[in-house]
Amino acid sequence: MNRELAKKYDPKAVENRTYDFWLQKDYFHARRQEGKPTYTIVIPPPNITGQLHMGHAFDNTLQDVLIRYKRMKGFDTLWVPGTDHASIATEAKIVEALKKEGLTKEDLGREGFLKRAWEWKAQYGGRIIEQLKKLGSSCDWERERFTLDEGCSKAVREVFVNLYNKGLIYRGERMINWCPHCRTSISDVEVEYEEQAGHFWHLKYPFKDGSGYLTLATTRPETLLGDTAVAVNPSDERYKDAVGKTLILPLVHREIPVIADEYVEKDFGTGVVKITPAHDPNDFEVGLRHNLPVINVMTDDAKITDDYPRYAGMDRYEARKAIVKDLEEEGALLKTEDYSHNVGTCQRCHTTVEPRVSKQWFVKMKPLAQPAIDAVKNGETRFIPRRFEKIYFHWLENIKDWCISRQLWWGHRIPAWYCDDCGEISVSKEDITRCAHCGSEHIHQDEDTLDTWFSSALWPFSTLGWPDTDAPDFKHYYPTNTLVTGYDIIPFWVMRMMFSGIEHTGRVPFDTVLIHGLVRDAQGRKMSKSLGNGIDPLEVIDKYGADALRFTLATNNSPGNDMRFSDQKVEASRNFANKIWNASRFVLMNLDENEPAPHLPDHPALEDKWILSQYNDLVKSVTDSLDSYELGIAVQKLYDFIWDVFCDWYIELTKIRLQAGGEAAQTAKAVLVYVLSNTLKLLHPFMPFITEEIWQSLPHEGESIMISAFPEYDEALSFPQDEAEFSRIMAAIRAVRNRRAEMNVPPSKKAQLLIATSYGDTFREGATYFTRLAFASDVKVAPSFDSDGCVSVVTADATIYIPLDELVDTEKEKARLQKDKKNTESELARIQGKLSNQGFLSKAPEAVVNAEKEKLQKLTEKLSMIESELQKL
RNA sequence: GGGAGCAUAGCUCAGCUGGGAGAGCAUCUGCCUUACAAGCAGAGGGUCACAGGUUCGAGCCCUGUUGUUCCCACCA
Repeated sequence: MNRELAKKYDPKAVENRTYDFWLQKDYFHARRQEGKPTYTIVIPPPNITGQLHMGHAFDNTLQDVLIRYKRMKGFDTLWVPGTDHASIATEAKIVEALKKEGLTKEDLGREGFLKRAWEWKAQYGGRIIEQLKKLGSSCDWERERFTLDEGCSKAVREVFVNLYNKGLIYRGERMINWCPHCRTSISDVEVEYEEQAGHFWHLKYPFKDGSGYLTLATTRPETLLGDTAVAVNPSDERYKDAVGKTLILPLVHREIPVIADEYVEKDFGTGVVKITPAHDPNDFEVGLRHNLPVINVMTDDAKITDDYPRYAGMDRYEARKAIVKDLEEEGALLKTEDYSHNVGTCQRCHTTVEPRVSKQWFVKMKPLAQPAIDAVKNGETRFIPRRFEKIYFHWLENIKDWCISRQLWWGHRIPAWYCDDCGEISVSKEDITRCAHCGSEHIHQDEDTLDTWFSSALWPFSTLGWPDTDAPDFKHYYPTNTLVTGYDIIPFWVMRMMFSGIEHTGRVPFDTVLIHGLVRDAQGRKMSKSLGNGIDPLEVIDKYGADALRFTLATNNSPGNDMRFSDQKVEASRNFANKIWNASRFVLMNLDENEPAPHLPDHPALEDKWILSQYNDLVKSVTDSLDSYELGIAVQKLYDFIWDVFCDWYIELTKIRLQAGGEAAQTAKAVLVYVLSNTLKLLHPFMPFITEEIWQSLPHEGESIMISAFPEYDEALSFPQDEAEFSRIMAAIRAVRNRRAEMNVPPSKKAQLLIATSYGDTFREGATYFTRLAFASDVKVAPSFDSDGCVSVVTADATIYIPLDELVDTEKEKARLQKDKKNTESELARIQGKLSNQGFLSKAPEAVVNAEKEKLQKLTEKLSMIESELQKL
């Protein structure tokens, strides 16, 4: 037993050793125990491109708190870890790396590129896992998964084929968001809108018959090349005659019709809109309604196509300049205005997205969305806090079909084959060599891969062995219980897991979604690479310890709210860890070698019953808070109890008996060890390392705190009357300290205390407390005292005289007592007012009324004591 | 345009189903009291954004206003 603990807690000396110990004991491994309730969490898989950032640290701290708590509570717990292949992000990183070598991905070819990608995964995929371990995460590492591993790939194929066969996956030519930098389509949720300064160019489109022109405005003149109509509102009187006429498109000199469509707002601009079906989602819809041609004018990298030789090869913005200039020369430009508007950008690279008509694969969302809405409406899955359900509903109720194909190589290749002979598509769970329709061997697989989120959506069940519905883990641990994630991920992931789980397994994937906010910097800004204000969790761990970081993240916030992170906060947490460490040193120092595990004494002292009762309440409130996912409250209660109640009061109180020795000391030791070791258990989910380290040093049963039983509320430890009695003494001690501090009496100057009280027994029993905690040289208790030359302190239960004659200033004393009197009187008046209110007496709960009556009595007594003191002066 | 959050001590934030406002940090005072100066004992500091309402009673519930942040939609 190591009882020589260092004076300061050194996390570095503890954390790696402790984590290795847990690993070696295999405590994180889930064993599918029969007869135990299960509790399962699947990790939000971090990208293999990433490093652990503060958001991960936050998210995983919460998960680890929950999983450790449930494990100690006796659940068969499983926390599935893993990483995400992050197709677009990883591919971009590799392309970037290749560029430095002067290579493109085409140079390597698909196979060569994928080889590189897997090498990347091998190199970096493990890094973030190691970082999670530093945090103390108790994941079942034997079950670590990867979204592109064999099992996940099998699940992806299964889902794709099933949805295709049900008609819920289709291929079609639609308007999609195209990122010219990433050179792939992206889904609607991957578009981020940014306010950008731009221009409004007013253009003149002449009628073919020479009868004048229409004026319209555009923010994107370069798309004029693809205009196939001009539209006005059908009810717009100004343009009634124009509808049906033909215009000559400037520069291009193509003939285009004037059409009428409700989409056009009469009151905006001139009420005339140019229609470019190939490059604007609204225009595309208009085009469909009016059967307009779709003319694509741009290449994959947003350059003008060869169809327009004058602009061919220019990118969008060059072409814009050139076209504006040409329009001006042609006399078609009327004016240019400054204009600020929202522009869609790629979530990954922030390049302006080019809306584009393209042949892609889609998931039909409406039929999938409804059951996912219903599942939350009927409570099968609930969000914490509840308000995020509204966001979830809003997304699902307004959902459009999900574009799932990506023009990337790193990812799940779409399991569809095209027949060169019959032209049909064959979709298959296994790779095929023949067309399913005509049997031809002249087939080729779709070149595209699936959106990363397509595989993430299956994560809660693909990681448990699905599509094999007999897979032991799937049968035992699915559905999972709590999903912990940030509110920004709801549309990308939570929603998609929900409809996928319901559609493919027939059950919701989890019963609770615990939503947390973002970790911001000390100024409240989002941590980002470009701002350079990110704080590396590993550096924080290195400086302050993992427990301090975890504690900081678990406290200081409430569910769903953002939090600011600062070193100051971690310092406070570190100090708390040190406080626990030193309190434990004190306890250990008082224990003898090889002392048997203390058991609760038969005859606890008053202060023992007080601390046990307080501890017992703590068990209840910590348990209740954890059960309702109020982690911040649970941890705050622990902090208050350990620091204020246990350290500042109880430990100080035990010193009296410990110094006296004998039977009384044995009793104190037993209670100290009992309360400390059980409190450590309550704290363990939050601060696993330090609690394990101390627990191992204390007398204990079992081999680790992390597999010990979480304390239970015990009626036998509840001593409400002793608590009340002890609080009289506490109040008196505080009052004496307060008086002495006011008079600047140093602790070294001891003084006699004369306690005049009607609670003689209580104060006589507690007399020794005053010597230690209130600097008393001697304590006398009696119903009253002759108090000449004394300073007096009045509490609700006693008047205490301190013979500090030489320090007494009668005038100050008077003023002080007058102030105290005034306060007491006003408080009394308030209570009297309340108690003379008929409404209060008849409608307020009895307990509340009684409490007020009790207060009234106490204050009345106090007032008379103050008055008698005043008289003496 | 629609929706949501936030507004509480100088700063950062708690405050669960309504019953006399708390913490950490900062400030001030006194203490190296033999677990801890990463500490101990005290103190000061808040018309809980504003205006109404419900209630015996409102930081908490309702309505409105203001400020602020975020999400969604987007008029070309």
